[in-house]
Amino acid sequence: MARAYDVQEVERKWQARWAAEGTYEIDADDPRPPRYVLCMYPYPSGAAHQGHVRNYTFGDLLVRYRTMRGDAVLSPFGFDSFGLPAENAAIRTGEHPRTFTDARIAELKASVQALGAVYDWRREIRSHDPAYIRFNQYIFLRFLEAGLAYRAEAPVNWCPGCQTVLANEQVLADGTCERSGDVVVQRELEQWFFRTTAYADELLEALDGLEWPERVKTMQRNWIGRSEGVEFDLAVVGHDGLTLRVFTTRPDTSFGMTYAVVAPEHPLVDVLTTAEQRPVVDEIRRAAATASELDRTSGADAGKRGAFTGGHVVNPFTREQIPVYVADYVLMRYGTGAIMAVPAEDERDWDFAQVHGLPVVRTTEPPEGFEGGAWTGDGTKINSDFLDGLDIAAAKARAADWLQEQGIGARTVNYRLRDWLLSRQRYWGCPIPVVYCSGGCGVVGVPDEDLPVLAPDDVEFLPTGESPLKRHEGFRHTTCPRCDGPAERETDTMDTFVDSSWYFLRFCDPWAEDRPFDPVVAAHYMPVDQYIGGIEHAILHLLYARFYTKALVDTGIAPGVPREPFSRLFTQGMIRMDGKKMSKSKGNLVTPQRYFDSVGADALRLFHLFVGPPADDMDWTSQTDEVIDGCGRFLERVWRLTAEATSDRRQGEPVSADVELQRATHGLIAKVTDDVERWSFNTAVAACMSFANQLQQYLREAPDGPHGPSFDAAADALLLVLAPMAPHLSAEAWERRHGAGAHVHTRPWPSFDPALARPETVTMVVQING
RNA sequence: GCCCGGAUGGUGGAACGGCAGACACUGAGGACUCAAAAUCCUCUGCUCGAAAGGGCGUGCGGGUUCGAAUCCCGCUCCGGGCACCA
Repeated sequence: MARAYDVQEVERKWQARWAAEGTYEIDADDPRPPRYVLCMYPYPSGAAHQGHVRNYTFGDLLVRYRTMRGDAVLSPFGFDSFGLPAENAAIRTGEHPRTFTDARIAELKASVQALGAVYDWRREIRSHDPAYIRFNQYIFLRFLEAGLAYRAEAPVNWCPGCQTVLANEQVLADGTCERSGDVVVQRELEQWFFRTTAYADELLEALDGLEWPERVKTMQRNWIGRSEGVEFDLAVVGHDGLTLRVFTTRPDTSFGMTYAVVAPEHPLVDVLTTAEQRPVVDEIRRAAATASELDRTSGADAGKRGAFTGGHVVNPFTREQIPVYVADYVLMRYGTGAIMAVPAEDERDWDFAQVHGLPVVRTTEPPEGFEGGAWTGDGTKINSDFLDGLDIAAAKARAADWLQEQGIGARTVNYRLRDWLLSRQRYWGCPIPVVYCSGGCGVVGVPDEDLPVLAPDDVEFLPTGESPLKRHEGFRHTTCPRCDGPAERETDTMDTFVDSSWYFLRFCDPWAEDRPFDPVVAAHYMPVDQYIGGIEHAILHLLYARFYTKALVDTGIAPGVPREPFSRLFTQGMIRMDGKKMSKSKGNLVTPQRYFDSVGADALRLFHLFVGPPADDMDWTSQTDEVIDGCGRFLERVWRLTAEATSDRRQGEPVSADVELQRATHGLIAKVTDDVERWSFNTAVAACMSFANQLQQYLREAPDGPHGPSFDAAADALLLVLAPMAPHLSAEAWERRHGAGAHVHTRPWPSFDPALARPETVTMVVQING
């Protein structure tokens, strides 16, 4: 293809100039208003893929646009550089995770720079830098002191493939590991937790004030899963003073409680079980103990496996004795591990009652003609003594009051959200900075002045599943900071989601040496005005980062910093190929480099902007290359158009064709400004193409040649609005028009006259009879 | 099962309740050229028609409205999230 200009040469030139001039480096004393635009920092898996390109194209557009609008835009970049792939590579090849990771970072950084995305590289962060590790550990210790980090024995998700514990969030719905696909099993282990549940209410309520996609907010609400209800005691028949505590959100249905169910692990199972029922009950318990959560919750007979314990409790409302069952469908970890069963108003209870022949008493009048099983909708209370005639809401309140008056129950709130399990039995992560004193001091935090605790390099990477740290005697054996006696180091490392929970704060002040960041500086930039990333982080990362920011404020590390880190969130769509997500692991990557080498970065960027709405998923198809070529052709056309007619330009008063061009110019600025503000980048590009068509027609058809002032205004406006989208070409063409040293990216964003931006004539459509 | 989101030409997509299909890609024809590439110009929803012109069209069925791709009700299909959470 014959080239109008040397794309690669131009792109190299401007990338070098932006870096050399520090065009996008800003400091806290910058007089311009601060603005923080951030793309989620990437895991360095090697050269950039199209997902990165898409992400950074959007982010870079906003950085350059806001800069032209006169803001001091904080635009940092870093690498989420701890994680499993580097360690697995070490086990496979023997290469140390650090050298492996540094090489991947170099590749990714080079391709991000080749894209022409601009960052303040002075602020670069790598999670595995000792300076970052140090403050990661510093924060952990403050959380430990504040009771937000604690150690507990807990049933944990153990992935046999990864040989490590997984967070609840890392286990997929089908019970498999999100990374390896192995079936996750349950184990009891001593682990470190962050007390995320302490912030459950704030994490839920503060969502309302965030400009986030509604579906992300919904996902977080569901994940937190707040439900209001009551807990109350059921007297165990035959055991004076012994009670079984249940949780329900429907105390209004209590008169319909015809049996109770306890989880197989419930501590009262032994007491409740009679000799004659023991064999069946033991069988249920054995099955539950060995099966994974997956097995317990799926399969043909799933859900309705259970057995009568032989024991009874008293329904305090009816004063009747009801049987107690043990069943899989009640979970020990939620509520009290025991439920009151109301088959008439709960579908699971209904199903179970059908299988086990248990009685049904309706307490809510179903609508006329209702023929289903459980009725869970609204209606008038019946068969419920003092609740009769009330609606559900009133009956709930009345029943809760009654339980409180009787002294056997209280209103409570339950959450689906659990504390964040952060221990990982891996090497390539941030060491948890505590020691276990053999002398009796117990768990002791490493003193601040001894931070960072760094993992030693001389370890062996073996596929044993154990962390190499556990077998490194020099690392493991240490002295207790408190009594100087012998002690053992914690060998677990932190979940990498810890690293990504505060990096955006470190970016504000990455030079701080005595603390994670200066809170005054952080408060200057925070919150992030626009956060951009993939929808796959809708729950995990975004919830953890929100928790962390609040906890940092409350532990005195970040006083004055806003409690919500990301005021606006944009989640871009996924890139699919052949119906699958495009990813390295699926082996269907189309690397950006081949486009940098052919049509250039600007054309690829323009393609990603043009192809469709940024939030939508996009399919990479056989046609895609043609569209990318089309974007390249458009940019060459802009290059030729803006160079047009340097001599014998007509001066003086504009004629009607010139005025029409002027109107189109103002219309272009108005349209692109509006489109960029509302993230409608595809129509912004379309408007530029449309305008180029019109400009070309003007050059062809204008009487006596183009009118100098009108043409100049049009060409300049086109380059200015294209500058955030195709930064290299715009800069080069601008310099050609305005002389060496001229720089489009330091120009102010063009303004428009609203009166001129409207077309002069409108077609009036008259419709008759519809 | 529950909760979101989506469905518009051959393709990606556009359209504050007001000319459906902007802008592209593909395709067809033409100009330039010895020829090709590049570039430029014209056409390109389906359908009837030689043309002028007509009919039909935004997943399906209803409704509101002078007017619906857009709002409401009921479906179908596709994508995503959650899933014994009491």
